[in-house]
Amino acid sequence: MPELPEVETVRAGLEPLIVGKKIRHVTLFRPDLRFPIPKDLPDFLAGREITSVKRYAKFLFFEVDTSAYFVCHLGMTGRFRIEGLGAVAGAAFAHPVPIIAKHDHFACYLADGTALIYNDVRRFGFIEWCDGPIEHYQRLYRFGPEPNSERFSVPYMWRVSKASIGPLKTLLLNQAIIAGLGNIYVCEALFRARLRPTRKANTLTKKQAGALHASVNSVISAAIKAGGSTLNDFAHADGSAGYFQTCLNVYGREGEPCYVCAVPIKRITQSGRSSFFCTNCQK
DNA sequence: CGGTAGACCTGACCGC
DNA sequence: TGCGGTCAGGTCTACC
Repeated sequence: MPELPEVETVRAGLEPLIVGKKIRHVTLFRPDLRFPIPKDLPDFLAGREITSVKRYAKFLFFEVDTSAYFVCHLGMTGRFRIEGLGAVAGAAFAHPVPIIAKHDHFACYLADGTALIYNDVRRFGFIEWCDGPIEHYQRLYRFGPEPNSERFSVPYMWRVSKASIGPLKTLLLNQAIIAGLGNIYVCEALFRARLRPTRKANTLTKKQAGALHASVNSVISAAIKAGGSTLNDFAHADGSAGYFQTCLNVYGREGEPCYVCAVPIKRITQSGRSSFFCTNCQK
C-alpha cells in the first residue's frame, strides 16, 4: 500500500518510540510473508539495541548496534504499531504477551515492556536482515535514485525518458529508474506535469522531461509534508486515513470533474493497474 | 536485453 | 443474506 511518503511517515513516527531501546525477545507468529522471515532472525536480534530507523524508497531499515539491520517492506497492507505491554519495571521477562490482533506476524519485545508489532493482511510485505551497511542489502542493488536526490536530476530524467519505448506510467513505476513511486504518486505527478500516462516516454520534449522531473519531486515532498503533520498516528500511514488524500487531483476520482478544467477524470487500465488522468489537461 | 503478463494473498464492495 | 466478480497504493519471476 504505502509509497515513499507513507513509509517515511511510518519511519518518522516509529523512530522516537524505539531508538535507544534494547530488544529483549523476538517472536514470529507467521513467518510466511512475501518472502519467509528468516528463522534465525529472533536469535540475530535478541540482546541488540535499535540504534536508528532509516528508509530507502519503500524499504525500512531498523539499525541494530550501529552495524546491522532488519529490513522491512510493507507491501500493500503492512503496518507497524507499538503495544504497551504493561510490564512491571524490573520484573524478569517470562513469556511473550499473546498475539493481540489477526494478521500479526512479527513482534519485537523491547526492554521497556513495549513491543513493536508487524501486521500485514495480504502478506505482500516482508522482513529480512542485513548484516552490514544498507548498500549491501541485496534487493536495493538495482534500485534507481529517489526523488529529490542529487542523482535524480533533470538530465537524468531526460536521458531515461529518451531510452524508454514504453508509456510514462511504466517508466515512473519502474523502481530501477526512480525508487519510491507507486501508482498514486505516478498518476499525480503526471497530472502535475500535464502528461498522459499512456504517452510514450521517448516522445517527450526536453521541456516536458523537465516538467516531469519537477512534478515528481514536488508531489513527493508535498505528500511527505502532509504525512509529517500527523506523525503521532503513524499506524494509519497507508494513506487510508486521509492526509495527502485530500490533495489528490486525479487518483480515485474517475468521473469526477478535473479541478482545473471540470472535464471528468478518466480511468484506464495499463498492464493490469488503474491510471487516472484528465483527457483535457494531459497530453 | 527491455518490456509485459502472471503470481503471490486477503478483504471490501457492488450488483444480482 | 448470500454469491460471484472486481478491485486494492508492490515486487519478483518467467517468458516473449
